[in-house]
Amino acid sequence: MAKLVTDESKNTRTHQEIRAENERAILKAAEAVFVAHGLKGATMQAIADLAGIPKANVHYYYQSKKKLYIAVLTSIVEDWNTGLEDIHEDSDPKQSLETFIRLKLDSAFNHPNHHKLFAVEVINGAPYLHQLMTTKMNQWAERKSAVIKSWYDQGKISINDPLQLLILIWTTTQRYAEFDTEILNLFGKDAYDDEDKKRVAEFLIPFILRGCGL
Amino acid sequence: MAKLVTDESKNTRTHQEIRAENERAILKAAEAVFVAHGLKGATMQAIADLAGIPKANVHYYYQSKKKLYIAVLTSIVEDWNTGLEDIHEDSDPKQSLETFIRLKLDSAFNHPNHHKLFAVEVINGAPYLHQLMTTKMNQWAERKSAVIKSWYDQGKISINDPLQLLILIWTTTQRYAEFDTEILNLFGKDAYDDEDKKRVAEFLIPFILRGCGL
DNA sequence: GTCTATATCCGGATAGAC
DNA sequence: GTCTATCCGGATATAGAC
Repeated sequence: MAKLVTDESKNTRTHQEIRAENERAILKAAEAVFVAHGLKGATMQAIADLAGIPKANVHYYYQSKKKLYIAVLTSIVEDWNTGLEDIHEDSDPKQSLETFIRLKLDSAFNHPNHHKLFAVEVINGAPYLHQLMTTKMNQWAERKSAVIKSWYDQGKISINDPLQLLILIWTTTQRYAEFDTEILNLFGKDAYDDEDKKRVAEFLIPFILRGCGL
Repeated sequence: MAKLVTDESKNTRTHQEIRAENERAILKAAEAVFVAHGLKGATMQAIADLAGIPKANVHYYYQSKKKLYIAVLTSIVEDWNTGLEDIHEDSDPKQSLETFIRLKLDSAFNHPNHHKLFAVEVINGAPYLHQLMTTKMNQWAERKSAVIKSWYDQGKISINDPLQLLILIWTTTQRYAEFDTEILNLFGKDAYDDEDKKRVAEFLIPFILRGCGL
């Protein structure tokens, strides 16, 4: 009896684990294939092959290519608006901004595919993202803008257009992910090494702080 | 006799005009459809419809979708590396950079589709652009880097990583084209008006100049 | 849950009449 | 040069055996 229960729960657990594992593998593979070929250009076969799973099973887990695509987007966007979380009117702008920039750079260097997928989606007019996150992002930007604005009012910073500062920081950091091919080419490298990452941070942070009059 | 010649040349000219006109219409339509749906996602039917031309005729002028895509890319890349043309060791950095930024912003606001197409192409690893322009771009960047470096050596500017400065200027200006949907959303607008363009320039130029220590 | 075989559709490209 | 009708490959999605 006890044995039976143990077996059952073990089977169930194994089952769930297999499912979770397969879903993870598919999502990861899909991410890469979507980045490389776009939504239409990606084939379920290529995704299945890369995940090491039969094509039919990919359809079993995610019913259609569109649903799979949206699942990928969703998983990416979840940790999107992190950073700059705990800043207030009385935070130190210099410290806050530096932390934020470092966070964004880490994200760019660690998950280039996420940023690429996101960028292409936005460039194409964000047909799938729009309902998913536009309002959330607007609210986030507005809250942060308000804080930066208050810094300005206190004379802590010489930027009175916070929105554009946010855009600039997003852009300059994410670019190292989106355009990695091109930038690595200019750097004469095959991949970013620690030196490169350090070099980027050491250029970008003082530059932006100076731009802010800090 | 004179009449005949006139007629002939008139016919010929009309013919050529029709061809030129059709090619232009197709290129323009293709640009829009490729931007909205990507290379694979774009259909020849959609391009033909937008151009107001039967699908078979699109194939008549450009034999395949790939050739059409490359034609579009080529037409875009031609005026790409303009700007910052006439700068030398003894130019004024402040003046040169401001001019360059304004040029890039004009380009971004006037030809957003060009920048979007270019960006997607680069994000996807630039499969078609690479042979077309990588070396040209590297050489351009290297020449300009040398000039900026000489400004640094003369103490005119406090940037000693010229490549990253160039990347930053490219990025921050082009972004207003690539992400126009998102940015307009943040601005609460449907399209950039002259106010917006002015606002962007008046944020970006002083910011970057301050960043350069100018 | 897994996987093979297949139905079904869509889109690029062409043939051939005008 | 223009346009209709059609071919055909390739990809999504599913049916159904295991």
